[in-house]
Amino acid sequence: MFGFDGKELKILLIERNEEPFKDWWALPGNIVGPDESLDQSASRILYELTGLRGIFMEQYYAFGDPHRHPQGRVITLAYYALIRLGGDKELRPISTYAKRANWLPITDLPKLAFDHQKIYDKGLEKIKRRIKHQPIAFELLPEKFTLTQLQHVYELVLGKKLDKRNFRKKIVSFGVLKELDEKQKGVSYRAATLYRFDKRKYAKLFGKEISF
Amino acid sequence: MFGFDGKELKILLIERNEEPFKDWWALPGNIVGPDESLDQSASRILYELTGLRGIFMEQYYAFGDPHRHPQGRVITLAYYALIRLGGDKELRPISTYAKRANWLPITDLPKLAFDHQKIYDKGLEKIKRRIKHQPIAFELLPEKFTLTQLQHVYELVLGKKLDKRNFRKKIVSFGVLKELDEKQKGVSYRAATLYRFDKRKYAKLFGKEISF
DNA sequence: TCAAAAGTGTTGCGATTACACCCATGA
DNA sequence: TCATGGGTGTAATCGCAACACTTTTGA
Repeated sequence: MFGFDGKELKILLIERNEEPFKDWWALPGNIVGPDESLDQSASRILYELTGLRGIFMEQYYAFGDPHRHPQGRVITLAYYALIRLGGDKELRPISTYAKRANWLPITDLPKLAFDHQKIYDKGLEKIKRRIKHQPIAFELLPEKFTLTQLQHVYELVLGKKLDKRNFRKKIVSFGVLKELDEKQKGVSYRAATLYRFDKRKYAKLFGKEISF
Repeated sequence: MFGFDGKELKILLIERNEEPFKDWWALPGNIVGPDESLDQSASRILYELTGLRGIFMEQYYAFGDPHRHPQGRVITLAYYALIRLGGDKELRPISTYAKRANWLPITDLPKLAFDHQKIYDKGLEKIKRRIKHQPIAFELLPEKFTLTQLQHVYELVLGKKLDKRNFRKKIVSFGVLKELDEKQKGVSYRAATLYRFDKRKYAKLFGKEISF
């Protein structure tokens, strides 16, 4: 679960309460129910941990080394999720099977239990590729956002600085943003125009390649 | 399993011998062994069906709808494989659990059992994306090949015609092909120069984006 | 000599990059 | 009035697409 709070990209980690890897940080996960699809299962597990529904998720890889769990065979079907943090609704876990859960910035992650570092790496890699061709950045932003915020998301995910003017020209040229009549509020500098992602216009582009 | 025989792109299908979907064509598959990694399992299953080892394979998606198999829960971890067909070594199945297995051209596929059409579609889609950025086309060709053969592979996978001059310019400009001193033999027209994929040069490009 | 595919360059256009200054706002 | 980020245009370069004819070979 990747979250963006307006400043940093973070992931949700849980501190394990049991052996093996007791007291280590780990990626959240759980067991697929007997009557769930994999997508449903991922949504349920996310919901139990955050209280959130309707979150964007995508399956990206299955990890199945026979020795990845010391106590027996576990195959993990990995999903990433993209979440707007720090908005109106705060996260309220429905259940936790761990000591605690914490959003930690990806720039400063602890050692992870099992092969979770590998799972995380592959997930981030997937998002990097996806964000260049699919409008997933908006999943990390509030419904109304400024172009600078959007650029910030791209920079954090891709791990590099982008040119402001070129970014704006390009992203606007895709024609999937709707400029609002509204301005940013509560900032002590010139207020930026707010934009909204226009799903209709995006749907019309279907089949065409967007490339960043 | 995608195969290329110099003319067509084909996939290996098996004709089922058991209910459900008796007599239907299905994608080959089998059960992950208790002590295998997923990659090992995929390689083994391919080997049992074709007698081939060292084939390029990549995992691409997990299918887990609870009702996809009428008799109980089955989660399929899908891999695609890329195979050069009709070369020196003929395929000799080590075992078959089906009536028969056949390479059928993807332009004319029968109805497939279970949700295998979906699995196939997603696999082809993955290959289409991959071939634009990774040198996987060479897995479908003999070690020495002509540029026209290479172009042919791209056209079949992408499902569209490409311009000969532009294709050659671009593919040569990547600098991952080694031009050999050898020419095609046994053709009744001007013999084409043979090329080889140069893994070393490709390794040096690492990190750089190739884009088709 | 015919058929079949090999091989080869140029031009126009659109996209991408690099780059710097003034503007609006609240503190 | 100062600090902070908002907002804007142009020129040079690069990459991509479109396009047709000559060459080689074996039958």
